[in-house]
Amino acid sequence: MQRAGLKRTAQRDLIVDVFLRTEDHLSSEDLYHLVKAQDPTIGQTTIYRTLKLLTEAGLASEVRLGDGRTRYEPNNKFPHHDHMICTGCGRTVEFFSAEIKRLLDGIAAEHEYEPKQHSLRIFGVCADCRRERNERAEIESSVETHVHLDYARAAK
Amino acid sequence: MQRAGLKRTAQRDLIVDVFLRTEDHLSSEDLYHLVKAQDPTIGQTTIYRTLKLLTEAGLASEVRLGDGRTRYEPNNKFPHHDHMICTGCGRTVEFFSAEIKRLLDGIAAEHEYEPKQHSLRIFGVCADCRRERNERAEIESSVETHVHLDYARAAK
DNA sequence: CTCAATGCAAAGTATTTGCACGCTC
DNA sequence: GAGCGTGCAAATACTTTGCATTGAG
Repeated sequence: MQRAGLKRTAQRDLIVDVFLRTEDHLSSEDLYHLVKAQDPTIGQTTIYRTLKLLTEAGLASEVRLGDGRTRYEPNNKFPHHDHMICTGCGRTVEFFSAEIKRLLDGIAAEHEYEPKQHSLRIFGVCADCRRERNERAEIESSVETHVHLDYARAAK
Repeated sequence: MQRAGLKRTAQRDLIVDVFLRTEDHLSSEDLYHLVKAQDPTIGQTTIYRTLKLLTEAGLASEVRLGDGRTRYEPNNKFPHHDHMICTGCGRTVEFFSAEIKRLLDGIAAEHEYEPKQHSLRIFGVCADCRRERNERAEIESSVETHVHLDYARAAK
């Protein structure tokens, strides 16, 4: 599986095993905690190094969702997809559009670039967060109204 | 120009002036050096803070080109565009596709997201770097050939 | 037995924050 | 004059690196 001059160790087995099972976009730290639950002696560094190796080997992909950290997803599930990220709750939707891919390849060809990879993220507000936002706006505006009523004269 | 409770200072004037003139994607540090050339007393922190303000005010956009740092571009030139980045030399091509935008909006609508922004980057190898890479490959293969010829027997 | 892998601590990098002072408004 | 803006140093957050030890091949 990862034979390319690489050694197989108990740590790597465990990390890869845990990692490939996940559906989420794990940060190195997330994975560290998950793995540590099964082997408390594991070190952060090993996780970082293993994720890097997996990425280089094409088994994992780096994903940046907007918080500072690098997240990873296993490549064994879907071949490629992009992400739509809710800026309210962080929820992500994965999507793939062959049509977009085609357009991107066209753009690359136009400028004589050999496309290797792309990163496409849509940032927006999901339905739930929109609803929540509207509710909050209602509450706030009613509060403001009260304030105006109570202190309008005092303010002047 | 930046009246929204913000004060106008000599530092901000200078930073904004230098920044809006540039065509490049400047990192905070890049801009720091450029500004420092004209006012050696300026501090890094002020650059960070001003770029953040400009971004919040919609006058600048953050761009991540793949090296660790956050880069910025003025918004006064082109309304919106995406980037294609050469992984060899870092050269970038800016492009915009209304068709892609349309597709993205469709995807967002499909999942009931209200799209706010997107980030689209194509990573690839530009024509120059491809040429250079090929030339290097030729040299290396000829070197290898020599080695084989000279040491083939010794190696066995 | 050799050299890659590990874990710890320390170092790096990029950015942010606390704070005293100075300058706009 | 009040409070935002500035510059410095220190703090933070994430990731990488140096090094001695362990373990796989």
